[in-house]
Amino acid sequence: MELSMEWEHKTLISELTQGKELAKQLSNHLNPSSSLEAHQFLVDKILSSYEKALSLLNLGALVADQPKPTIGTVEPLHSFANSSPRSEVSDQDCKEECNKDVYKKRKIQRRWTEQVKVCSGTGLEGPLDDGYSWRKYGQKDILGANFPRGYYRCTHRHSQGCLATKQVQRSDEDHSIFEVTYRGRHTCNQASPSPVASPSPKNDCSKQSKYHRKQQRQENPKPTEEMFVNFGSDFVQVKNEDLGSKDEIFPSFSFPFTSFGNENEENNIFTESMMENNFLGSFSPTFISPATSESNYFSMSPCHMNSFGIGYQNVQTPESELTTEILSAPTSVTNSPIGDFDIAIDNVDFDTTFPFDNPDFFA
DNA sequence: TATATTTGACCAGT
DNA sequence: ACTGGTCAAATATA
Repeated sequence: MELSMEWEHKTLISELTQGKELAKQLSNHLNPSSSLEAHQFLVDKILSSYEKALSLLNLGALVADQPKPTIGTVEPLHSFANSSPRSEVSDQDCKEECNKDVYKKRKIQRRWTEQVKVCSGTGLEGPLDDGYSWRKYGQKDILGANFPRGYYRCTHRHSQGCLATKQVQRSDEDHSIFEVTYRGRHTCNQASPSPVASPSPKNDCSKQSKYHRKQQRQENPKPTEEMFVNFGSDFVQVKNEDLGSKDEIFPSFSFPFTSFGNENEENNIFTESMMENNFLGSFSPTFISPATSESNYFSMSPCHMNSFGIGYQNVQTPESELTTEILSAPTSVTNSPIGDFDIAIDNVDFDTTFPFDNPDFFA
């Protein structure tokens, strides 16, 4: 799909450009007055950028295995110009081919899980809202599970060919926990995530909110995940379940829900532009503090965070699941689809005491 | 009328 | 044969 390819291209350029800019910054910091931490951080950032750029270049084979959407076409990094045009395939063949791709997708698509705890009594009930616009396309009773599993795909699957899907499974042990498994990245051009606390009328997810209200009006809603929407005081656990690669360990992590309640980005430590520069890519999970009841440390468009999806399959967690502790999060706000974070965090470590609030550093 | 959900059927993997 | 994931027709809702 053009969007995917365009994104890869842009990301590649972005990484290389960032590497160049960081090298410049490092050059400017090469004086005795500059801290060693700043030097090391810049070096790490530069290395990270180039590693990711190289990862993208090496992605060809993986991308080629990406599922072809039922609607639209997928154009991997390398050309398939020599292959037979799809128009020569009969409808039946096409359907079979597409179905094969669908099942093939299950094995190769990167996948990660969030364990979302929903505290009852918050008065906030309804469907899970992670900022994206999802459309339910199926529900299955899972063997050994007391609750059915809901299958969701991006609302823009057809309009924009976005292949992101998620599964929502209510935990048997703790009914207040929902295991949300995300697959694929969003290639759609959704607006900023719908802040549950303060929804934006321009948001693409407004339709979703409409249906949330519908659910909330039900007198006896089914005891499924649909009953819950806002995580008044919740936490989320992220497990990287990517099965695609065995190269490098990719740490999973947990952190509390933070919110988009305050849409004034000036009040946020991280601005969207910083995110666009993959600033988060250098964060150690330990930097993420649970004590964020006021500050919105992570206020960004999921479309940006998400931009590091499939492109980094080669740096994903191996099959073994990495589980992190669940952090309590007495935040007063809700969250972004942080499942995308796992791909943004690489193995670059740095001193968490680094002065991020130094405005000069990000100049 | 458009768009979402529901749900039985279908398919591939094991 | 069983199971999980997806499709698509039927249905619901604004």
